[in-house]
Amino acid sequence: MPMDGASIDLTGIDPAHHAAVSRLAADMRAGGVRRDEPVRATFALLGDRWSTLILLVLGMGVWRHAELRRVLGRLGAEEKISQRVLTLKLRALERDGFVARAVSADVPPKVSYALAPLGESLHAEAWRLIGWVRDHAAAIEAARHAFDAQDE
Amino acid sequence: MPMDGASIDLTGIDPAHHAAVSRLAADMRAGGVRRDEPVRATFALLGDRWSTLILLVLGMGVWRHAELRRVLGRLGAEEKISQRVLTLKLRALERDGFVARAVSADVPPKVSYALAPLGESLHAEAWRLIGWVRDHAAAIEAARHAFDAQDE
DNA sequence: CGGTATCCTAAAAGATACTG
DNA sequence: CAGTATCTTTTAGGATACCG
Repeated sequence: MPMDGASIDLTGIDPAHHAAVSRLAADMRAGGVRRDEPVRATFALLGDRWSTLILLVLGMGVWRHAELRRVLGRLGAEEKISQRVLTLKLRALERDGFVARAVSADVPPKVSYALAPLGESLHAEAWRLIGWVRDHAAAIEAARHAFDAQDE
Repeated sequence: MPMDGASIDLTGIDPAHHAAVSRLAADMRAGGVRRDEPVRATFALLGDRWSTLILLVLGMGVWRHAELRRVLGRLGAEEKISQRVLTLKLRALERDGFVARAVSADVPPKVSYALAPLGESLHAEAWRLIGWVRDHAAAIEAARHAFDAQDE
């Protein structure tokens, strides 16, 4: 499988995007790339085990803390999120303007969470990613088996 | 800021998407949600510090291992990725069909990495996410300041 | 130069118990 | 029920050294 710069498959990448990418690539190779804030920010935002998942579920309506915790536990991975961590993540998401938190006047007070407008917007992106994986799950599975079968 | 089910801002969410989300939400609340494979798979795939970033850079061409490491170090966060981890992540991405690895016949052999077709496709999604964050960085920043300023 | 083996640390997350 | 305070565990990732 010979590889050279000219042989890259750019299927599905639109030209404007490709141009932007190429420019950045050139900068990178030249060593002149400044720490690109959006890139770093993106991964600081979503680089943990739960944040995107929380955003995803909150995108489905208004949730009480406990209810949200139960659902995340079922969705997430094998594990459940701990009460502490859920509170932590919600705080962080609220701080960044993604999540809205409302406390009722009841005794004991009821606390509800939903997406703030900024969160709604990001939610669409997250959902797209889920869609992509759903659509390509079979291909990924196949690649995995092929890789495991023979030693390259 | 009162919140009830009817008041959610669904700006920018298309109706079909919204319907799908609502159905899933209903399942969730009913407790009947099976562990939704695509969702979990997505986060297993991209839920770490480097994979998406690696995908992003690989989308810009063909890279040697060392060169890739340098660039990632500049882009990533403050830190550089260790040689071990880069190899680990590249292996995993190769296994899933995202990355192609080529070894030349030279002595010593040169190893090059690029995106496989499946990776090209995912790359577009990753890039979109970067774009989203770039476009909303100011809003996030503002929310953060507002949150920090007064104690809610 | 790319890869691997070892060891080690730091950060994230879990468990538990307690408060209003 | 939501939140917080401790304490402990896990583990992903870093440092280092060595091999082909």
